Parts: sequence; structure tokens; C-alpha cells
Amino acid sequence: MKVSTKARYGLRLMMALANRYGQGTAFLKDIARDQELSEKYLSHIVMELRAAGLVNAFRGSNGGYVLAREPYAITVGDVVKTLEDMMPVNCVREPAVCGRVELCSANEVWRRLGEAISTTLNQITLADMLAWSRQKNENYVMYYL
Amino acid sequence: MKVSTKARYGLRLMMALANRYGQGTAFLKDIARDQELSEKYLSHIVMELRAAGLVNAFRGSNGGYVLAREPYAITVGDVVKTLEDMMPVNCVREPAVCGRVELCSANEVWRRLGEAISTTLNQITLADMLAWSRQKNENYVMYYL
DNA sequence: ACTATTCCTATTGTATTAGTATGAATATAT
DNA sequence: ATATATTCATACTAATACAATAGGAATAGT
Repeated sequence: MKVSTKARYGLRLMMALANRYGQGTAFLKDIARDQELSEKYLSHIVMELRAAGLVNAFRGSNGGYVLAREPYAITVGDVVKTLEDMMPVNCVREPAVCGRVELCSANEVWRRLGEAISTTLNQITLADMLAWSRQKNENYVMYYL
Repeated sequence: MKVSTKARYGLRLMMALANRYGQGTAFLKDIARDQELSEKYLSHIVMELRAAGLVNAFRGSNGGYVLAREPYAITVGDVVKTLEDMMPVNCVREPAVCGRVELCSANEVWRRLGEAISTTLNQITLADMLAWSRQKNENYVMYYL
């Protein structure tokens, strides 16, 4: 019941891009440095995000990445579901894996759980997170200065 | 983002006990056979459920297991949280694992997600599942006869 | 041409989860 | 008492999924 580090790193990457939205492309190298993550590993992640249409990429010298849409138009659910399977059990999507679906009441439990998860993550946008982050930052600075 | 087979098997075990609640103890052997699960593996699971106070165990010949409370008084959340960690990331519970919690807005995302998960699972009881199961069974029988 | 970036594929490492083996403790029945 | 059937406890092994690295090809700006 853990969200994968892939999804967590991916969300941090997206937030890094969201935080500088409108200011041109960012290099993966710089994001990796700032977020203290492996650039190699991040490169896999950002490729999947690109394939899903969440970021645009530019190759070559002075290339880089940008968010494909404005931060308010990208949800956490968009990000997480491209990096991992959000359905908590397989039998909900593919009844074939289990012969007793017709009689299985656990199935309904997992269906509801999956729904709760996607509903929750789909209603949080990157813009929401930016707002929280800036709020926190303010408090933090005020407190320590 | 998958619920472990341990939790899934555990729920099936609990449902087997719920289904014959009030009719005395059940042997693990029989549950394992009916549910087509490894008895050895189930024995680990049932021990954890016992330690959590969800089932009572009786040793010796003619021993067995019974639900410790009535089916309506046990939730899916009770079962799942004894068999695995329901909090989707560690940094929510133990801020120490991540130095940037003060500034991290992802934290709030995972906190909300964790809340959605436990709320969902805590409000489904074994009695609810029994009702669904019997409903399904009826439909199934009606359809195929 | 040179350099800095993204893109692609294969491989390795590691941790978690799943499952097995063996035998001790305990209670019942004969 | 003894035999038998169960739970209890611990240690070990196997399988799988996840995380991370490696090396180089393609691309674009200078």
C-alpha cells in the first residue's frame, strides 16, 4: 500500500517544472541537482511523463523540459497514474485473473478503494500544491528570521 | 499502490470466519482448502490477526479459530491495517525521514490520500461484505439455474 | 565540428513480499 | 497414559517487483 518512489519522484519533478512555469525550459540535470535525485533515474521518469503528454521535451543543446499544460490543468492523479497502476488490486480491472469474481465481495471493497484513491488524487492540481508550498515557505521564512 | 496478497488473503480468511459466525470454531486446514490458499502461509496471517485481537484461537485437537467480535463490529480497515501499513508514504508518519517536510507540499497530498484510504476501508464492515456476498450468490444461482 | 542535451535499451542491484520447513506446545478423546 | 489433531513459533528459501546504473545514439544549438 505504498506509492512507489517513481511516482513520488515524478511528482517532485512536475512540481519543479510547475514552480518555474512560464520561464522557459529546465534541464533535467538542474532539477536532479536541486531535488537531490539521480539524473539517470529521473530520465526514465520524465520520458514516461512525456509519453503521457504531461511535459514537452526539447532535444539538443539548450533543450530541456516544460510542463505541457498550465499547473492548474494537471492533477496529481494525472502524474501518479502514468507512473504506476493506481488500482489497488488486479482483479477489479481484469476479472479473468480470478474465477470467483461473480461471488467475491472483496472485489467491491477494492473497487471502492480504487475509486477513493483516484477521486482524491484527481482533485488536487499542481497549482494547489504550488499554493500550499508558497504558503509553507512564507511561514517558514517568517518563523526563522 | 497494490494491497498485498497478505491483506487480501487475510480478508478472505476473515470473511470465511464471518460466514460461519455463531457456529463454533473453524480449522485453518478447512479454510485453506475452501479458499484454495496455502495453509502454511495462512497460519502466519491468522497469527497476526489473533495478536491484533480480531480472532480468538483454541489449541489442541478440536481447536480452531473464531471471530473475536461480531461481523458488524469488524471493519476491513481493522483487518488491512494489521496486515500491512495503510499509510501510502513514510514521510507522513515519520517526518524525520525527510529533511524538507516543512516545505514539502507533497506531504499534504499523501496525508490526504492516507486519510481517504482509511476512511474508505474503516466504513466497510464484514457484515456489509457478507450481505453483498449473499446478494451476489442469489443472483448467481438465479441466473444459472 | 563541437558540445550539451534528450532519447533508447539493456543490465544489475536490492528490498520486499510470498511461501516453505521443521518441530514444539497444547488440548481432546480413547 | 497414549495417540492424535490442532495451533504456535522460528528460521529459512524463493520469487517478484522496484530502484538504479551504464553506455551510447540521436538531435540541435553555437
